[in-house]
Amino acid sequence: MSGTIKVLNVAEKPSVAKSVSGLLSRNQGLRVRDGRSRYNKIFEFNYSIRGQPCHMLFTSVTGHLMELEFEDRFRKWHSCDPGDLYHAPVRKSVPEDKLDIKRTLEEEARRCQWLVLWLDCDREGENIAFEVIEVCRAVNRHLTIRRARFSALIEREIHHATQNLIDPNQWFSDAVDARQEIDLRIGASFTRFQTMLLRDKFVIDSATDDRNLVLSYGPCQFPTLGFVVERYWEVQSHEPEEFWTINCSHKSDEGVATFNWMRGHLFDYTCAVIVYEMCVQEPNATVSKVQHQEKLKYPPYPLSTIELEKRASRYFRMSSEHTMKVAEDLYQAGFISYPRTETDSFSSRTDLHAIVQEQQEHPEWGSYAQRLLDPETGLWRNPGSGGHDDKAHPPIHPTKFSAGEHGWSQDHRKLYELVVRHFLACVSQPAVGAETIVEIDIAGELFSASGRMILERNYLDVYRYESWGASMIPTYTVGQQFIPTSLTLDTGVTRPPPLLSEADLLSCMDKAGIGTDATMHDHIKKLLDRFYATKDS
DNA sequence: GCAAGGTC
Repeated sequence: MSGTIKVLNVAEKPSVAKSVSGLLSRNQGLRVRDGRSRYNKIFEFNYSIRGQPCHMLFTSVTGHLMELEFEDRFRKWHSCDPGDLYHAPVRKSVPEDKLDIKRTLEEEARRCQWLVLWLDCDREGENIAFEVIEVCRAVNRHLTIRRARFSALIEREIHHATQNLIDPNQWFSDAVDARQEIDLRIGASFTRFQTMLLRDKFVIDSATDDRNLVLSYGPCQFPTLGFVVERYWEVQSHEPEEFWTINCSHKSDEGVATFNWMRGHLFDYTCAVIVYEMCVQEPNATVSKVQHQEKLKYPPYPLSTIELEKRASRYFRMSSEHTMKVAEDLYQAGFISYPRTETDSFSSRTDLHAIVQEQQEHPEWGSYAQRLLDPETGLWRNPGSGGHDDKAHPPIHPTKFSAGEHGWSQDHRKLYELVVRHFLACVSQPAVGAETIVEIDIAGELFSASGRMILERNYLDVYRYESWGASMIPTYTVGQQFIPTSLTLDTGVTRPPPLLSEADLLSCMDKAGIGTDATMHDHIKKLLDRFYATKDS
């Protein structure tokens, strides 16, 4: 008969160690104690894995435990030719600021028989798992090593993962080792090379000491800069072109309708004049089509990291880097869920009503939350799905009510408000509009005008960042004839596209797969820090 | 003085 065995469990971050411990122990007999590191607590409880009684110790790392570096003699910039960095020896080791976590792992691993790895189920997580294995095995050769595979912090799934442990996957981890080595060698060698070659070729118009100027290169920052430059070139090379268009308006007792030429515009002046003359000679307009249709404007999908960054940039002009810093504060204080997530759909197990209920007392959006919960209003709608799921975190949503805290800056308030309003919008009905499109025929040329009436605002009532304009046009019937109030030949000039906005840049990076949701803002900030690009108001 | 990834 085997007695109780001691199992060391390690998660990628403190929050996961805490939730998994809570779920497995059902908060019965759960104890917490400090480890060597301030943030990484150790949870203890009893559990049974496939009939085997276990004393569980549950702690965490904070992301990667180790870093890849060149050996000392290659660290100084002038110690070698940059080209030597492609074959200079590298080694992986635990940096100074992670030594306390390493010590905790060593101390606990010595006393345990099993090591169970609870790192995120992605490549980086697999690699961190092997870092933890290396540290623990060095002090305890006899450890039995297993991996928990889980994709959500839900009781049923966590129990299942514990009862069905698997082997860690060396191949996934090796892929990350290769990525790290390639990034380091290319980044370091090319940064040194081009900095030493080119630093005197630039005059940086800035108060900063340009002796510290570094012309870095990296496989994320460089393509990111590429998007900015590409757009800049497009703007520079734009040659304005003149075009002509025919505009028509009609004023009646009910108001004014503005009709747009369905050809859009012509670049050939002669053609435009000929068509215009035809219309002027025979200006009688006949209504050829009247179309009424109901249009829905849908609320946004549940909030992912990239969407949060894009919207904070558009609505508040907040940089993505600052947004993530503020979001991290709100997360740490328990007001919003984990802010680094690709997921934009809620699991059917999430208690969405409970999240709305919490917000009922808020002076500004509380009454909207109450309307949502009242079935009579019919305002509730199960949220849509954006089609992404990182299988680790839910979309960003409020986790605790607040009407504003003392330590909060304006930006903390704005971001919390955005997360709450976005969530309330997600579970609301779309806005409903009645659109009318009227087409007329003047001398064989077609023109159209449209109007919109808002029938129900629904989610727009809470999501004040979006608007849907209403415009009235007079009533027309098919076959009706009238003489336009004005019929003009107007000219315009093509304009270059605007410079890239931060929200556009995030979209470009997202589409091209540059960086991860947790690092995109870093790459953008790097371009600014390096004076590669600047941001205007 | 260098990369990008993880997270606090």
